[in-house]
Amino acid sequence: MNSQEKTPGRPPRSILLLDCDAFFVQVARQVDPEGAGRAPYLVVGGRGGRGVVTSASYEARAHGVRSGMPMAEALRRCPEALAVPVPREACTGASRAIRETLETLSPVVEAASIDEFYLDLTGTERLFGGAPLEVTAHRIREAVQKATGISTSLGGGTNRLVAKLAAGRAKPAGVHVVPPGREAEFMAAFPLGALPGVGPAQVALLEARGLHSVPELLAVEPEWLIRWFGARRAEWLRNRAMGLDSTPVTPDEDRKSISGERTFAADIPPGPEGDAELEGRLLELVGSVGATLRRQRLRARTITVKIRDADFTTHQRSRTLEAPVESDGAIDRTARSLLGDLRQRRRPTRLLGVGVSGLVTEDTSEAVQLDLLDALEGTVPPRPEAPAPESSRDRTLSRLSDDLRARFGEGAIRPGRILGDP
DNA sequence: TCTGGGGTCCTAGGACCC
DNA sequence: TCTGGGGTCCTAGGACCC
Repeated sequence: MNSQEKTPGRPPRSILLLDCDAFFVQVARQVDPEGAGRAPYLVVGGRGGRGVVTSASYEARAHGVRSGMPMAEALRRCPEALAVPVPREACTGASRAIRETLETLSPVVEAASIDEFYLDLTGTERLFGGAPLEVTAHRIREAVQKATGISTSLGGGTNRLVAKLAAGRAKPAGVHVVPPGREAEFMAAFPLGALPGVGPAQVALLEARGLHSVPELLAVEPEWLIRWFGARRAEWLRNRAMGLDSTPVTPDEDRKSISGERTFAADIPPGPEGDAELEGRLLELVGSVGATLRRQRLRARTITVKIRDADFTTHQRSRTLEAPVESDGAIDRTARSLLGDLRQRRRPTRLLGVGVSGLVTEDTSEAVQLDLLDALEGTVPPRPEAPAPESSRDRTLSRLSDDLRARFGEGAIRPGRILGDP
């Protein structure tokens, strides 16, 4: 598992994590310098009744505002704060610009999220004039600041885990590098809940055993950990606590799923009117997911519908089709059938979501289409309850509406079922 | 303090096949 | 059939991250 660090002869890796300081806040200020740019107390997130904070300025954080907090609570804690929505497109653009800058400086760049990037600089010392990792990190920080105007913090170490925790130590606008061999010492200061991958549920289990900090965990006999948490989890926990992590930094992999979801301003009650309303919302979500799917030249085999009840319990139903699909029509038919299944429970609905997974590229999916033809010809009988497969009319309709939207804007076509569709 | 929206990964059970 | 075991796919739920 952790052979990387232990293998003799292999030099320690040089890993950096670049993390943007209050990313959404910085971008909101760039987008609106006169308004958001002048508000020290700034909160970015969903406004309206049920929104939460996506990011808060450091000044607002000093008043106890945290991301994930309901917006109403944030404004109670910091009444003088200005609340603005997330500038989605500007954030995507800023993220892309940061990545492009990093790619000129590091051979391997992995985007861990919209505002976090891992760099593996192992073996590149000569490129940076033999400078220590810490000096290189400062140079990268300045380069990103200059190219994009975004302030970042960098953590460094011999692996991703240590780099990540070090970046937290570096914030804001700083650099913190843990030298090789000092990982265990560095880790000793952290509570277990600070370890990436240890969330509230794990913390509760650990605290039930009296374990709160890294040294406390390491003092426990490994056999006990195995008995309590199972072999896999126990080994994972001990490695984390010791600051060991052999996960490589890899350039970005393909997307595995695409989804969209919506929390309603008011819960949608059970009954025919609510069902009709939900089907309308479903079609909107299908439209946006479908458009993303086609823009990326992908098709999907599995459709998932998710519902959150008024009491916040969440249920999902999914179905995997014989052949991958790309059209709103085919996705919507399956999604509607799944939604009908979920609505059997007859509870008020707070949230509705649609996702597609089992993604394949258009060309890979042609082979599967041939299988479908076999199925239709009777070699393999299709499941009787399966919705009609995607027709060429479905595809043409979706590509046509993509075209119209591209030319005349998002409002050019309203989601609605076409006459004659089931 | 009533809790967004976009993802990834893991687990566990059942179906199905050899 | 008093019936084993492993591999793979699918589904539902949950933990976690930003």
